[in-house]
Amino acid sequence: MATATAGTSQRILDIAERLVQTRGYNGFSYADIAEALHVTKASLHYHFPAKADLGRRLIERYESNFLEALERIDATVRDPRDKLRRYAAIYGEVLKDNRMCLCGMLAAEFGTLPKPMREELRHYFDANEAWLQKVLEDGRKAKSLKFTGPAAEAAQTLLGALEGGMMIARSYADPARFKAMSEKVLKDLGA
Amino acid sequence: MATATAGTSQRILDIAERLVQTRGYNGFSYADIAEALHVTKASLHYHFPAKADLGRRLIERYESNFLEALERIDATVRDPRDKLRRYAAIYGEVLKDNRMCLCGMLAAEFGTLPKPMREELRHYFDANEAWLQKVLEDGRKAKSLKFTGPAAEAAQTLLGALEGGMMIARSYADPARFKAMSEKVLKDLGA
DNA sequence: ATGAGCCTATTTACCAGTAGGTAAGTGACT
DNA sequence: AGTCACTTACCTACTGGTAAATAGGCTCAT
Repeated sequence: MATATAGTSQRILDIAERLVQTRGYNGFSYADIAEALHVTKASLHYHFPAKADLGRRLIERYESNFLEALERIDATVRDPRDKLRRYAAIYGEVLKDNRMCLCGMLAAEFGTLPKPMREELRHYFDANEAWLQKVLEDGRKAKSLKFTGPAAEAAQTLLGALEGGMMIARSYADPARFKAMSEKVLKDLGA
Repeated sequence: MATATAGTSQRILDIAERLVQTRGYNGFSYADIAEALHVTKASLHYHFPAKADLGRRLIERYESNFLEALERIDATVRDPRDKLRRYAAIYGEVLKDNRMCLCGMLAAEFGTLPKPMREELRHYFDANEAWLQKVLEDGRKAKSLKFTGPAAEAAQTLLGALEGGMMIARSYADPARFKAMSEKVLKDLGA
């Protein structure tokens, strides 16, 4: 069957990603993926021996895609205010088909996650905060953004606000709710 | 054996509450509670026939306790800035023994929750936002708090920021992280 | 005061369904 | 001949849930 394996692995990850984002890591099973993909459970174990392996790869891929998106922002936008708007827009897009940020979802389930997933998860948040911190510092220097205290703290606060806003908006199936709050947060930063 | 049933039900709720706050609704089972309480699973079903009943009561009790705490704040504190500080302090306390806000946790799992729990959950957030909105409006009138846009929006933003900040801080097992972000958010509001 | 009947809380003993996971085999391409 | 992708056929542990039995305390007519 040639090397459709790369393709299959990706499709497994696609389905698993959607399941985690909508139902959480403890809210889906291999059987759910098998059904959606029209294969047997055993076939999934060929690609990802244990659920923890699948979970780990899920975070790795998500972070990698996310960082690419941030690089595209850096490559196409100069104004720090616009960068923040683009950043928030990514979250807004995720929410549109009623998904939660993969890593925000996993953060809630942190207490039940296998250790490799925990570490990968922290790495995702660290990378996000580092990017935000730099944008915030650049914006402050250029006097286009304003905020109190250290940029690192502002970055953590912004990330927390977006993740939390997303989570609550999802309970109301109301992306507008998230949009309003994210725009307010950006406006208060000067964007 | 008298009516120790009220006592037993409360103890079941206490243990289940801790389990949901640390592991999530899909991350614990009746067997976990039975073990912690040294009774059989069947005994739990006597008090809460289905897991959904237990979940629903859990939210009801949590909200009721929370609203009582808010009433105590209203009864003892006058300055809106102090009210917000007390409000944030509640979240900080919850986080101390590595717990997530019960309802923030359930919001993440929203997609898998039975309908009665979903409705109860939204009610909790509505009540929180209503209280915050009033405090913010009072503070703005008294010129002790300042924020842009409608108070309702500021309330939603504040709630989202605290829930999200809590969730991420838990991934680092670092309450100080939450403290820093919540103090920053309050300071930016003038508190 | 006492025993019959009732209520409450709990246990024992189940059940069907699902969880994650494995071993051995099959068929196709290289 | 070997490897890759996959299936068939299992396994054990655990899930939420139920029916029936048991034990103690309460009430009330005799």
